[in-house]
Formats: sequence, C-alpha cells, structure tokens
Amino acid sequence: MRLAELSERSGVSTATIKYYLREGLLASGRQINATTSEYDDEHLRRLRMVRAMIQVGRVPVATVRKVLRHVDDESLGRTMRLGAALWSLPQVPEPDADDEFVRSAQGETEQLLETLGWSNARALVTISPAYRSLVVAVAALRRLGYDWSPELLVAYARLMHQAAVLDLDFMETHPSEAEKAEIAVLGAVLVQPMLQSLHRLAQEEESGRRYGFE
Amino acid sequence: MRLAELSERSGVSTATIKYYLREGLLASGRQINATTSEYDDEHLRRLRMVRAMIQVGRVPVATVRKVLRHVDDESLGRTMRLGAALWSLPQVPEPDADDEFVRSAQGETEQLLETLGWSNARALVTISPAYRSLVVAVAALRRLGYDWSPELLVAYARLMHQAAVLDLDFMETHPSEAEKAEIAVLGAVLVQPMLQSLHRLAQEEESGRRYGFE
DNA sequence: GATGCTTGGATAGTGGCACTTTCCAAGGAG
DNA sequence: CTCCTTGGAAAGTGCCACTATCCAAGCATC
Repeated sequence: MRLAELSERSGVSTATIKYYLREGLLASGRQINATTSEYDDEHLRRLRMVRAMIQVGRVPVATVRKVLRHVDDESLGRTMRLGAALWSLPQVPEPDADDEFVRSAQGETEQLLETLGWSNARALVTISPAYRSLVVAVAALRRLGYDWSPELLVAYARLMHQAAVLDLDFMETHPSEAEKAEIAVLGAVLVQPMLQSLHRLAQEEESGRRYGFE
Repeated sequence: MRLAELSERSGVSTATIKYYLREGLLASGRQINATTSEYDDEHLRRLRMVRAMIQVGRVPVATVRKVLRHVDDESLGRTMRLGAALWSLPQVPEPDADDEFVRSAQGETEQLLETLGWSNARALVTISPAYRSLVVAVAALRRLGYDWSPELLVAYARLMHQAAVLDLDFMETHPSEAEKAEIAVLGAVLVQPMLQSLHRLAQEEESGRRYGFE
C-alpha cells in the first residue's frame, strides 16, 4: 500500500505519518521509485502501536522512539530487551536527594521492599526508574502531611504484584521475543490507563455502596 | 508571611506563584496595603497541593482550577462534591461512537460491569468519565489485535476494587467533608503514579523471579 | 528626606512539543 | 499533455506552563 492508503487505514493524516517517518518512529517503506514507496501490514501495525502509545498512553514522541529502538534490538536477550524498553518509558524527574521528604521516602520504600520480600526489586534500587518514581510519589504524599501507614503501602503493593502476575501470564501466551517485548511495552503503556479507569470506576461503585447518592 | 516567604517555604518561584494567583489556583492573600499581602499556612498547603497535582499528577492548570472549585464548593453534599471534583479530572477525548472497536469495547465493558455486579457503576455508564476512558483504553487494545480474554479484564477489575476499598477506608479516617474531598482528589491524582510505580516494580520483581537476569 | 530595595500587578516573551502547512520536483493516470 | 499524487524538506501553528520585564507604591536606612 502507499502513503494515502496507510493513512486511510490507520486514521492518521499523511502529514502526521511523514512526521513520524522523519522522527524515526516508523521505518520507511520499500522505495519503488523516486516518488513512491510501498508499505505493508507491518507498517500499519507499528503505526497503530505508535498512535496508541502517544494518544492513549500520552508517551512523548522522543520516548516512543527510544522504546521502539529497544523493542527492535535483536542483539539483546529477553530480560534485557524487555527491561530496556520498559526503562526508557518513565518521564520522572530525578528525586532531589537533599530534600528531607525524599530521603525519608527512600527509607520507607526500601523498608517496603524488604517487608514484601521483593529481593529482585531491591537489587535494582539504584537503577530502576520505577523505584525512583515511587520515591517521588511517596515523598509528594508525605510532604502534604498525610499520615497513611506503611501497611497501606504494603497492601497496595501486594495488589499490584497480583496485577503483574496477570500481565506476565498473558505475555507468556505469546511466542516470539519481539512480540513479548511489544506486549510488555503495551502492558506498561495501555494497561495503565485501563487500570486507572477501573480504579476510578471501582471508587465510584464503592462510594455508592457506602454512601448512596445523596 | 509575604510572597517571598511563601515562595521560599514551598520551593515555588514568586513568578510562578503570581501565575497561579492569576489563574485562580490560589486565593489572594489578605491585602495589607497597596504593595503587600499576607499569606497563611492554608495558602502554603494549597500551593503544595497544586504543585503536587501539576508535577506528580501531570494535571493541566485549567483542570486543577476546575477541581479546586468543586473541592471548595460548600453548597454540595458529600457524594456530589467528591464526584464533581473527581469527574473534572480526566483528560480523555470523547470515544468515537462510529468506530467499530469503540462499539464492541462498549459492549464488553457493560458486560464486565454486569459480571462484577457493579450496579452503581452501571447506573453511571452514560455520564462517568471513568467509564468513557475505560472504553477508549479497551478499544485501543482491541484495535491492536490482542485477544486477551474478558476474564483477564475481570481479574484486573477485582484488583482495582480492592484498591478502591483501601482508598475509601483511608478517607474515612479523616473527619471534615472538605478534607474528604481533598483526599479523594489526591487519591486519584497522587496515588495513581504510586500504583503505577508499584506495578512496574512488581513486574520487574516477577520477571526476575521467572526468568532471572540473563 | 533622599536612596535603594521589595511588593503586587500587568503585559509580553520563551521554549518545548506535536503536529500542519506550504512548497517543490518527479512520476503516473486518463 | 494535463492533472493529480508522492516523498521530502522547511517553515509555521497552537497550546501550555511558565518566566522576564516594567511599573508605581511602599518601607527601611541613613
């Protein structure tokens, strides 16, 4: 298919597709002559994935480029490929180590991992972006003065571990390594808004159960 | 305290505080004379909340204004105040009702609520933004061709319901209605990044358990 | 009482980002 | 032969969260 058809089938304007090509989010088609390139279903699929990441997952274009580079890197083993792709996702600022709330949040977080027995995660403490963003979030809550207990944090963590088990079980059902990395990324990017929506709906449901609709 | 001190204690520049004042995110201080206003701890607290919403929660300034307006609206009862504040948060585009994936996602989502027995949520189907964004997220996943089962969605939903129970239990520990609304908003805005971080950490942990670090 | 700093308030400017628009020369279709 | 489409480059747009610059009015100090 040519550009126009790719645009029509994906619902993305030709101008935007050209932009994605320029930004390296999409491989060029097979050049037929000076003015024509041929795209295939793989391009369409990749384009849809890019769109989903940007529109549903709100991932910046530059980040999408990094993530895809890792997903496509056949030189990496499974764990590295998957990890590299996931680790290029977060958009969290480095926590300010001089801030007292950040420091106490760090202590609290390490304590949490110990309580949970997440030994693998503890080994990643210095490098994992997920750990850093957790510290930032906890510090922000503490700074506002809410005194929710560590037990609450543990309870949330156990729930998210159950979610992670579901994620990985689903990933296992797909054979190829490239597909696994792709699913891991989509799981991080698209399942997140879904979980968020479910969370809010659940809050509305539970709130209705407890208080009715005054 | 005056502007300079408010700035120093919050870590937000005076220029930015002035910007927030202009945008209606922060009430003016008590005007002492033509060139001086006095701010109190309530201003500091509100400023920190605004910052947390914008920086940690990535909520747009215009949305923060709407949310705060509802949080401060004493004419509303508990459920309405809380709901109004939460419903002004989402930044989800209206799902395109002509899209086949959106339509089937709608069917799937309604089926989900029935399976779960979330009767309150079902009553809100037409108006809740959480429902709409859930439909968008499910449609995006389906469009990419992943065939994960409705059972998986149900499993995720049950987990998020448990999270909602934790949220509301914590909210109950705070007495005033204004505080409850505030906590509900922060729960939606700040607990979300925390859950997301926990989710990714849990994925890393579980991935390490299953595959080791090749 | 002159001098230099700070304050609140208004207005304009900045930088980043995700596109869009415009232009162009080279093909291909009727 | 004429008109439309294509890929490619470059410039422009609109939004957003600030940030910088002015300004006149205090206040503090000498």
